[in-house]
Amino acid sequence: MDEHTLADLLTQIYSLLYQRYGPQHWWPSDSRFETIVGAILTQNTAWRNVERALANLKAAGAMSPARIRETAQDELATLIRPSGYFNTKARKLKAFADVLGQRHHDDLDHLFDQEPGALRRELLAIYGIGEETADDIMVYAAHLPSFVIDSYTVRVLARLGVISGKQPYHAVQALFHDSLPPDAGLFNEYHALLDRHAKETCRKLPLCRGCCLLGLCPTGAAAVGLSSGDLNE
DNA sequence: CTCCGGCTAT
DNA sequence: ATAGCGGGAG
Repeated sequence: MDEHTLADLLTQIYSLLYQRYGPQHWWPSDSRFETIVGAILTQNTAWRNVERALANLKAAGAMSPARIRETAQDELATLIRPSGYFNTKARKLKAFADVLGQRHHDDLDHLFDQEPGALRRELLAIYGIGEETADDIMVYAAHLPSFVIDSYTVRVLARLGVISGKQPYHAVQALFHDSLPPDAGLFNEYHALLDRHAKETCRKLPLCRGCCLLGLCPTGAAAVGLSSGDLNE
């Protein structure tokens, strides 16, 4: 079964990843607000460390926009310390809580109830929210079909020869948007699967042996072909 | 030692 | 284009 279109290829990749790893259950949280907090705290940070910070916020009763506004920034920083960049991230959480309060009366439905393009632009204008975090919020909190591109996505697609690895964020995102149905559930699962695959198999030093995408991957084929020159195991 | 579910300021 | 932010785990 060889692929003729990018859409076929991306669909095939999704299918193989899903068969290999199954549903990833993203984004783990008790509320949409917590998802947004997590999206900010996980910037360039291992999720494990974010979980501690989230637990601290909940234990302190600070997992709400009002409480985040009321809590002094340095106290907030102390609570989220395990997630790293705590001073910067405390400021980011306050920036989001301020916007949500002043413009949307702390109502996420109100924030999300606008054209997706307008929502994304509003998010991007908030201190601490860049393209990836904005799309995390779009997909995992607002349940809108905006594909999340991260370094893992780029690494996997680059190894597969789909992209060069030097395109801007929006260009990579366009590949998915132009090839897949605009389904938030699909985008949710696809991104999570790429993440899982990059962490577990398509790592910085790839473990090509046993990779479910080996048949589609020039990098992997070369690695295995070089019999013992191997890209690991 | 590196790496993590990035973004801002220079 | 690059420095700075930062704790935690392998």
